[in-house]
Amino acid sequence: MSITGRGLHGHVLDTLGPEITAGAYPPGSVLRTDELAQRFDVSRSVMREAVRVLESMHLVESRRRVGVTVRPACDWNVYDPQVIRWRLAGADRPRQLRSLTVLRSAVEPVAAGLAARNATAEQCAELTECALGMVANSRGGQLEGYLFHDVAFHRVILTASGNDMFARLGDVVAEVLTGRTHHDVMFDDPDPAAVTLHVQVAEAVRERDAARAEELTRQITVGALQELDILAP
Amino acid sequence: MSITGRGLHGHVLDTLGPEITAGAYPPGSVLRTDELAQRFDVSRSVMREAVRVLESMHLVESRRRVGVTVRPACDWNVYDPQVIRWRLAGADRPRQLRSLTVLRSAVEPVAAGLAARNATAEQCAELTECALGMVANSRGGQLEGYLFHDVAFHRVILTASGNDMFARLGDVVAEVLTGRTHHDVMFDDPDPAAVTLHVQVAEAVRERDAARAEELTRQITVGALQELDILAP
DNA sequence: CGGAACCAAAGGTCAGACTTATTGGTCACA
DNA sequence: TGTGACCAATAAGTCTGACCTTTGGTTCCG
Repeated sequence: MSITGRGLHGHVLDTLGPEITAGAYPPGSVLRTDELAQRFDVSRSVMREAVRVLESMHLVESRRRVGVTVRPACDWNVYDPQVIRWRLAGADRPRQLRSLTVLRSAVEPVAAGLAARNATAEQCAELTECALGMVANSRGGQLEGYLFHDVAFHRVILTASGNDMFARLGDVVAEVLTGRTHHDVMFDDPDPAAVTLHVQVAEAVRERDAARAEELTRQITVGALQELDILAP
Repeated sequence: MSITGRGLHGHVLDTLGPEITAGAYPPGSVLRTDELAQRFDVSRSVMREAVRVLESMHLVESRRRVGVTVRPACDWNVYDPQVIRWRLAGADRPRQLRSLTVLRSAVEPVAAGLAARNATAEQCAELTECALGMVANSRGGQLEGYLFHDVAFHRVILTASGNDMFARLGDVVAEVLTGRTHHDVMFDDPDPAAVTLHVQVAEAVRERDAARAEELTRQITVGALQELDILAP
């Protein structure tokens, strides 16, 4: 699952990261490197490497004579995929899912509009293929198959936008969609209207109709917001 | 400037990070921890900590018997403020500035809409104050004063949205605005139309008019896109 | 009561030895 | 000749223990 699994310091992070992001230590709490090393039964070197990573994520701050202090949530690098995974695994998963869905609702329509202008012929083909895959898996409880194509679809859109900041949100969207299917609101079969919208977006991109691609994607994200009871009156 | 200045490993990062993000090492290049430690005249422990940080940013991957391999740009954590700073300092600064501005154009209007619904009375006051500050500094080449209030304005909007993912983009917007003023396109005085739009956004938020706040902010971001010759026909 | 000197605590750095996984080559066997 | 198993070289991973540096608190003196 997590890439940090490599090495001892990764194991430490797999425990300490979720603890911090879950709010187990209030902001300002002080941890001592030696104590942590003892707790996880690793050497100080390994513990220091773990602390450095947490520090680069702005989860903690290390200062001489003081120790490793936990930073308030507003300082965290909430776009770090690792941090996102930790937060999604924690108690405030619903809240995190809402934040990410709102982000999606802002980014994806614009990305779709750009994709309509920049997508290669190959990407257009991929998009159509994904949309067809969604249609094929939209009935009879084939949730996994549907999810697979749904994730691929949105990844292609974000990549085809040609904006590297958008492209990097592919993982985020994947997490949101996967989370929705596996844990949260997801009825037996996906909303037929959503399926149709995806097909139409693929169509609009293929026909280079940026305005239509953007508007249709906006409708998709509105649906996603409604699923989470995030109203937009 | 950079927070990594603390410690020896920070100094290593200040050199190695920009090198990698500038593309000095093609993807797949292999670096050896020992050689790097020798080059920077630091111990292996310090070098390892630096590598761990680069690894957490997905700039490199460390594997046994192989070394530290540089990852392709598409893998980088481009939302890490540190990575953003490094890329903005490098050769493809214009490209990075465009990416970020497009991201702004997607996020800020939605954030403004949310701010109109969620902003506290205090935040509304701050917003108005910032807008007035922009007006006061909009003539006579008071670029620094204008920039200060401009940055503050957008930070308040993003924070007041109530979405922590949006709030975290405050630093990004600050970098973009600062970069625009100090290095790139910026005429003697800011566009009067933009100044007016900011005042109107503050007004709309104060009056809880989400749709208007969103639309006005969209006009602001369109202006930002046009400044960088990113057309939207 | 205030400031300067002192001290201890905690992280920062270093050097060296040892461990372990991975890779690429070699050699034997089919 | 091809293919499998084995082995050795390699570079990261880990641990230990020593020493340095900064800094917050305490104490003592004016």
